[in-house]
Amino acid sequence: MKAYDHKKIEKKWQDVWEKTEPNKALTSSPKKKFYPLIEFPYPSGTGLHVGHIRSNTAMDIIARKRRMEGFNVLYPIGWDAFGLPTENYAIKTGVHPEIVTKQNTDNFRKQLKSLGFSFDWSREINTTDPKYYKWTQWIFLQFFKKGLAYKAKRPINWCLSCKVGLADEEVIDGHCERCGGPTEKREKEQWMLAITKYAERLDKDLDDVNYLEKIKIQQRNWIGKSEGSEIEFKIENLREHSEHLSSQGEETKIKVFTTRADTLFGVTYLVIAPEHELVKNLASRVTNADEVNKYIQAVKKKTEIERTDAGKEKTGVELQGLKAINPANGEEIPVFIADYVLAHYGTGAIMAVPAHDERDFEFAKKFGLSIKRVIEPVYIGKEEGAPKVGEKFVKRDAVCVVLKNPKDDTYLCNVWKTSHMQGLLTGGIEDGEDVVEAATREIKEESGYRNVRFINDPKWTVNTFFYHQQKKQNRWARFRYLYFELENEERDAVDQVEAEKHEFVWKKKEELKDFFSVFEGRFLLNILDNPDYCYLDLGYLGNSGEFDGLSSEEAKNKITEFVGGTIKTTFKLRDWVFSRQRYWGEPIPVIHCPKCGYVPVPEIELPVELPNVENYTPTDDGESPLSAITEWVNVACPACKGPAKRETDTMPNWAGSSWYYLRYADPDNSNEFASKEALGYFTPVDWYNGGMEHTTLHLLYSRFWHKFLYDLGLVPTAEPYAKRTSHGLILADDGSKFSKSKGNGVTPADVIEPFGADSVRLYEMFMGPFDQAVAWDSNGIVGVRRFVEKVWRLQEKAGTSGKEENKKIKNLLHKTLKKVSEDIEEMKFNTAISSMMILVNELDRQETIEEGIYKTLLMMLAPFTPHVTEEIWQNLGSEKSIHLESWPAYDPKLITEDEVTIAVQIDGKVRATFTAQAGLPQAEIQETALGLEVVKKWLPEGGFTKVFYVKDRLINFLSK
RNA sequence: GCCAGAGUGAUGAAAUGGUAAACAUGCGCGACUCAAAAUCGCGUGCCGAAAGGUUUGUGGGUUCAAGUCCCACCUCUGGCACCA
Repeated sequence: MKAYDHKKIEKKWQDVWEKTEPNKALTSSPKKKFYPLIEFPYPSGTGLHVGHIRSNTAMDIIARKRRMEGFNVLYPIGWDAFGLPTENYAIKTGVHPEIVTKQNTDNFRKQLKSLGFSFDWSREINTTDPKYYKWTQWIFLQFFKKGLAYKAKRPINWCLSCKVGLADEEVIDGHCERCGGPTEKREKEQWMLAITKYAERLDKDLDDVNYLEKIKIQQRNWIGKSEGSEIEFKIENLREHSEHLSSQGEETKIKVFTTRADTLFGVTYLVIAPEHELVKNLASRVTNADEVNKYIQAVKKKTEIERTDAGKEKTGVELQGLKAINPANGEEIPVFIADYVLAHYGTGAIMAVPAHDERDFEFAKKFGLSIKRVIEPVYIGKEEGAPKVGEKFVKRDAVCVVLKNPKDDTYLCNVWKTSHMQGLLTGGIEDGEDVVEAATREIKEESGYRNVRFINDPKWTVNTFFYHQQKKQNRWARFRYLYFELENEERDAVDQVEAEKHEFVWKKKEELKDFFSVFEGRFLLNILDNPDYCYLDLGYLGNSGEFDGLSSEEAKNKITEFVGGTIKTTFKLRDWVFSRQRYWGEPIPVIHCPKCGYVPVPEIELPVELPNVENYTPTDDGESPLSAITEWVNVACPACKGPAKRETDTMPNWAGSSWYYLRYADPDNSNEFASKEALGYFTPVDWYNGGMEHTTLHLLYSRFWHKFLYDLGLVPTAEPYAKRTSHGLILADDGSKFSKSKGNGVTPADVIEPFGADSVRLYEMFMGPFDQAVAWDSNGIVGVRRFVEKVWRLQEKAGTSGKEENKKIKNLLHKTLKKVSEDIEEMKFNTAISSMMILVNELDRQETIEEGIYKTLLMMLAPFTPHVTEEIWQNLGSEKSIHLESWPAYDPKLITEDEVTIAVQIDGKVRATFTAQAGLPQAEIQETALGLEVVKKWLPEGGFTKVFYVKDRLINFLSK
């Protein structure tokens, strides 16, 4: 037998596959389709990353398994090739980005092919190909025609040293991604896409897709749906002031958004964002206009870093001469502008409730504004519902009693449980006392028990329970929960309570379930009087007129109705800034005519191709380099034929990737982005794997585009991806992220060369759980390489005919088959591989191996290591490719064990094990177990009180 | 601060509530060899000569039985962050 020569074998089969194109998906096929997708790579100059290999291999294994299962699989590949690094390279070297892109994609293609991925190369796409971006532009025009693409003045990030407009993603902590210099916000007209119009559906439709839960959660957080109320406040001039300005006595209204309409009676001032339009109107009516304008200017000057600094103090200015009227109670309250209120969220103005909102609280403390408490943690208006002194109640499975402290009229709860008792320390610790002493004293005083004694065991003494940490502002009181034991006669009493406890738990659990929260609320009342305390949770209303006693939830609706407000849903999601003042992107196909406004380029003229420029650097005024090409910019208006100018902004690199999965269905279509038939057959994507870093941008953007196309009747499904999973990052061997500057990366070629693509693929699947980050460890690859060699060497033992059936091996084979089949579906590749290793180790110990068994092993291994399995397959004399074989099914009859190991436990400790025939009844197992010497030793006289038997697994005897 | 996830040998890691550490790396010993590599075999959580004890971030709880379930705390990673 020849030695395993991975270079020769891999080259050989890659050449064969290049010619035979075995992975071409058929556009029409009677077979069921399967569409797995990876995020198409950005062809960077540094080449393929080991991270690409990890996610590509995972989906490759799934794609290959599906083919063997009889599916018509579309596993496509392409290039997301617009983007900054290529453009920056062009700026530096003057080489056209198109040429750079060509070089990079050639390099990537070669590297991907060297790993044996089963991509359908005939459908390769490239976002920078005019034939492709024609349709990106076309889709943009559909947005434009529906009014979902619009121009608006928006602040953009401006790098002071590069003199370049940057996207949000290109700014890291207020600094330019390229040069590291500081950035600031500048106002600029930008193209926007109205993704917020789809916010509701983007949120709701997550219910219908099979995404990993954490992906759904992140998307939901990003969309930030929140339900609340909009309420109007009248703004009036102060009396003495309005006499002065009699003509300006008109009434203005400020609309605020709040999720806590229940706190309306606690509003003690209003705040408007400094950028709010209303501020300009009001400015003429205030008596301190100078001060106000100064503040507004100061806010504008702040950089992004200063404004978002977490720990910074609140600032603001009162609009003097004005008062707002609280619609709930008619009170006059002051109006402020402050930059802690965001102009773009809600209505840009808030009602401030310092007693129940931390930010308002902080602001009110600083400016000496009044703080009015209107939410109580417990309903204290009437007696029913509130716990009475001495009353018992149940929290989870413990019994509590409300006690009264005569000293300060506070409440105390004791919890009885088994033989010890837990209590809340309410009175604090006196000088010189330790916690235990203080608790002992308190429990004695409060409970009336005389013989309270703490168990003198570090395990039992002080335990934190109700331990609201002292926060920065020293806002929370601190409690400790203690365990202690009672002396004899009192323990009897406790035991009685214990008995009652079970009764409570089982009989009254339902009716008593809220009781503890009520108690907890009572307790909190004590610290509410603390001037440094701010209560944020829901509760019951007080100080709120006719609404007193209502729960927060009820009150939200009732109060909103009472003041004529409306229930409203808001989202954190903002419209998508869609222009870049850059060269290397899709030109936005719009013409600006002085007469007709923005006119779309007629569809027949698409694509609007990128013209050649001399210099790729953005201009000094932040315009795209395209703006310098006058012959390209100046065109006739498509509508009036008058002189007009092309839009010189380009699209962000998210544009081409928002719909690429649709193009794969029909990549060469020049009449439409993809035919209805092709889309109807292939979409939606069945399984999309990608990085978590794209959850809130790419994934959300492409769902938005897809829904828009769906509304136009152009795609058959409401969601683009039926299933989404994510892979973990590959970290450098020191656990840090790979980075070019550190030079701690691993170049794929460096490991493929010595170990082979099959081993590299296998290693990346074996190195750890697929969804977790793992550090690269070049030593680890040695193990899988040895495994591959072992599989190779088994050829020698295989094929011996006339061997008697080895039942044990068959059993192991089918168990492995089951495990591998199931693990692949759950992306548990590491355990799938380990189970194959176990099988191979066992086979290696055999003198000879049945060929059928060896072949089955090769088939289940084929998706992982396509080259070596194909080579062995051929060596065994098969004409047909192993990848065209059917995925082997396991036989459920063959995976049952006939012999099992029974563990014998005594009091839960394993004392012995023995093998027995599977499926024996308890009596027989018990007899065998009791006959063991070791068991006799641990169970003298064979005495045991109870026995537990888990079939075919263990038997547990309880002594005593 | 909020949301999510994770803490297990020297290392990457396994483990439907049922014998913790499978599989792999590393290390030690042995076989083969003039020798080395490769390969194969044995061993390898900790304490202990052994019997045995002990071990899954910490402290409790539930259970015949907890890495796994419940409560509290600590630490780390990722995301969001003045979102009213």
